[in-house]
Amino acid sequence: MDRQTVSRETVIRLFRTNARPLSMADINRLVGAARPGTAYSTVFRIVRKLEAAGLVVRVDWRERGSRYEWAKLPHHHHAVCVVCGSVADLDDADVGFNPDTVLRRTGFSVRHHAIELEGICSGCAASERESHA
Amino acid sequence: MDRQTVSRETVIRLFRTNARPLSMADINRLVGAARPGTAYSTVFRIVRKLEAAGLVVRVDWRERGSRYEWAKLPHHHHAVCVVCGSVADLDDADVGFNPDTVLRRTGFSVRHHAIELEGICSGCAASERESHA
DNA sequence: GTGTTTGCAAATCATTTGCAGCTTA
DNA sequence: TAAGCTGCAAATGATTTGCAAACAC
Repeated sequence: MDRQTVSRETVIRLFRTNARPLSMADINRLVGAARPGTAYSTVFRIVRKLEAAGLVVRVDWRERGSRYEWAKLPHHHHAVCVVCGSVADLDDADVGFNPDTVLRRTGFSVRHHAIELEGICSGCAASERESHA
Repeated sequence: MDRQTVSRETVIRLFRTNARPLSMADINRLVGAARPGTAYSTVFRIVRKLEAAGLVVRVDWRERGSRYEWAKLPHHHHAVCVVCGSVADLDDADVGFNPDTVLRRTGFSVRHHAIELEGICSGCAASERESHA
């Protein structure tokens, strides 16, 4: 069904080599750098297909808009630093999340869950402490 | 600064009487029912002002788009049932979230956090068990 | 060949804004 | 009166689609 085209391989390579969530515009820009002349609609349709195929997952960031990342990364959540913009990956245990807890306490059976954190990374926190000293 | 107008009061009343997160379109439709002829831009600007004033908060739902709800509700998260569409409110303890855990385990200092769950509510789970019996 | 994919332009859809007239304090 | 609203229409910006030509299998 899906054909192996240069554009498709280019997009897949991008996801594989880029650990950070990418916006559609990011992807388009990166593809454009590798293959000038590639249409936005082409990139859009490829990403949409990859998402439908489950190879890529979409994450929604409040202000920063929706982004996409390679689905083969282990399940995790994002902690975005409002100071330096870095993104840390956290797993369920890091945030304390447990679907069984939810089920036991509320009766709700969790199928999917998304946790997005915004705050200050340890590096920036250290810098702040220094400057205040 | 902000003036008390009929449109503004109408929107505020909507938020106060509607516990569910509302999309801009929802709000516009409801305001339109109460006050035919109200412009979408008017509703939009009122909601934007309420958000800026901290009276209303925005929540982002993957597919369903961004929504708004009355900010005076206690801090909570949403569990959307994929079967019946109902929305349950969960607090941090229900999902196990604790900012201190995050800080201790990762060094990340959480300022804001959003948790969105998708799954099956207890009611629908019960119905499913029945129909399979 | 036959069914997909691509580039281009144009349609959508949700948000936002400019502006002149109306309203609230 | 003066600063804020409002309605209307139009600008944005992000997605999404139609279509004929190009391409993969």
